[in-house]
Amino acid sequence: MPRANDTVAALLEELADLLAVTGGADSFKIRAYDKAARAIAAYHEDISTLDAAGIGQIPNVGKSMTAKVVEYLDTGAIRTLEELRTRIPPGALKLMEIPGLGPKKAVTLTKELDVASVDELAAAIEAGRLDGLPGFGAKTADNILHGIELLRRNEGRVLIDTATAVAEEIVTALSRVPGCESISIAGSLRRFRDSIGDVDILAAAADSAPLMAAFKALPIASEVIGSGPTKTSIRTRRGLQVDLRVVPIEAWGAALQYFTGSKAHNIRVREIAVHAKLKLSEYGLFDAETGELLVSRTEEEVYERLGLPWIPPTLREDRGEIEAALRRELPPLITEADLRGDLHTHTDLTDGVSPLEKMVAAAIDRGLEYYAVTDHAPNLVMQRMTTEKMLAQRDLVRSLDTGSLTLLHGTELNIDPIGQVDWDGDFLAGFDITVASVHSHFTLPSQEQTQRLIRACENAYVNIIGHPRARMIGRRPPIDADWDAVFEAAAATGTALEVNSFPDRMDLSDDLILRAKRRGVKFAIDTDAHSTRHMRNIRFGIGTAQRGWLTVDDVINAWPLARLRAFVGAKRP
DNA sequence: GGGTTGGTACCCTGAAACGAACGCGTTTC
Repeated sequence: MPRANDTVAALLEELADLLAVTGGADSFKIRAYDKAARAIAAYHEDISTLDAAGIGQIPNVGKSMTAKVVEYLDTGAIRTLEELRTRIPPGALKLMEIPGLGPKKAVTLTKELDVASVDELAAAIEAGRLDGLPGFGAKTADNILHGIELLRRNEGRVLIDTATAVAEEIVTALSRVPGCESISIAGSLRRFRDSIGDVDILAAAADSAPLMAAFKALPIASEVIGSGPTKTSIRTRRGLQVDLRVVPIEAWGAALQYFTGSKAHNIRVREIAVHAKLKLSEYGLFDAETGELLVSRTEEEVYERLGLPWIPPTLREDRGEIEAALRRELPPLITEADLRGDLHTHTDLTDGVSPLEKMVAAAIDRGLEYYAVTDHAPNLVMQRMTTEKMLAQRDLVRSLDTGSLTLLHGTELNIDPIGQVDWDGDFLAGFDITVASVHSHFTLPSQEQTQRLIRACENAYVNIIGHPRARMIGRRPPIDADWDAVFEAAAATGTALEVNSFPDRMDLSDDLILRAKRRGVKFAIDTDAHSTRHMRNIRFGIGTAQRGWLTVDDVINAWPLARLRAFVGAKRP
């Protein structure tokens, strides 16, 4: 089951959205709901284990919020929310999911055009029904259609953390079913793709019936799409399809290999089998002539019989891994255990929700050797950072006794449209390390975007370019730039590029990591954590880095601190 | 609505980009 924290946070967010739509609340009240939702989602304790006093301890959760949380825990619903839902035009919230469409326009559209879904709105615009509607010109119509296209491109796909949570819940539940001999996540989720269309789960049992029955009876299953002895598909309440396949344990390896994919990788592996007069299927590796089963028990056996070492799932995309495997030159991929530090994190001094001490304690729990605090710099005005606050934080960072963990004081700078950052060199020299990121001007022409990133790389005090593509999966496309030119500048100047682990960023993406690595770029795999809860996201960054073939030598925060300091020092005058 | 400060009053991202409309509302970071 999802944590009650996540459920309640979603309800409070919905409340905030509904308040925005009705216009029945001032902006501060709306923001109060948003802030409370974020704080509850990020809170380290499970709220269902807390009493009212405990819930009231959560930052930004006061009397009114506590009452609503308690009401939900007691009754499973929040009356205020239920009432609001009945007063809002149906579909208005759905329309707000379109990037570029806020509460005001969404309400106007539902009322004036009588549309209740994204599809109906698209049809209405195509039919010219927007013409003459005050506040909606030709350009707005275009923008809405473009937003709808963005939304549809990601339709049916979910972020990797959502898919992971669903998959792990199901694996845990089914592994307890009597007769379940083995169970694993397969498919694109096992390969750590950055968005997931459906979840594939493979189990082994002599009799599949109990597993299939348990799967269909899961609380998370809102619809059974199809069901048979080898495969059952369900849909979750949120519309995510989950497929369960059950095979005999003897076929486990062949089946896991087959259902992990990718399709392109499997085609290449099968070609190798055919050339060797073998036949590979989800049931095993067979002699093509006699039909005799050769191996099928483990993935390692299957690959080995084909003359290949076991290939990590994150590499299985037919991007050269077969050739590398044949040459026995698969890269020693970086793992979470290799990371010695995190170089991009926030605290509640800016938009984080956990205080410095809590973040540091969580870093120690992760077993890190060093940890950079990189709160936002002043030019991102909404964060209300000042030079004085930054210096005060530095004093605090320097004064904390953290045992074996070395704290680094850093900042996340803002790259302005021409590539400048918040402070001059004299002040920047006081930081141990800096990240610089694009937070605005996402639609500049490619040439300007390229120049701005190159200029940021050329800054002697910029060590890491944070989330370089600045995309938000499903909400904002990546910025347009000549990436090869950026990679050359990063490599030449000794500037690392970030692999941001946040599930909606996953930035750089695997394809660009591969390209950048070929040009000699170094990387930093960071959480960008705004809460202690976000530390776990590092696994998604690691998965992405593996998909980009990264090894310890490529990743500056997998290096000993002395080597990292030398990397920073080499760039400075 | 939450939080701080002072004991009830006050503050809380602010600004840029964009487009529709010509001074302004909406959306986004």
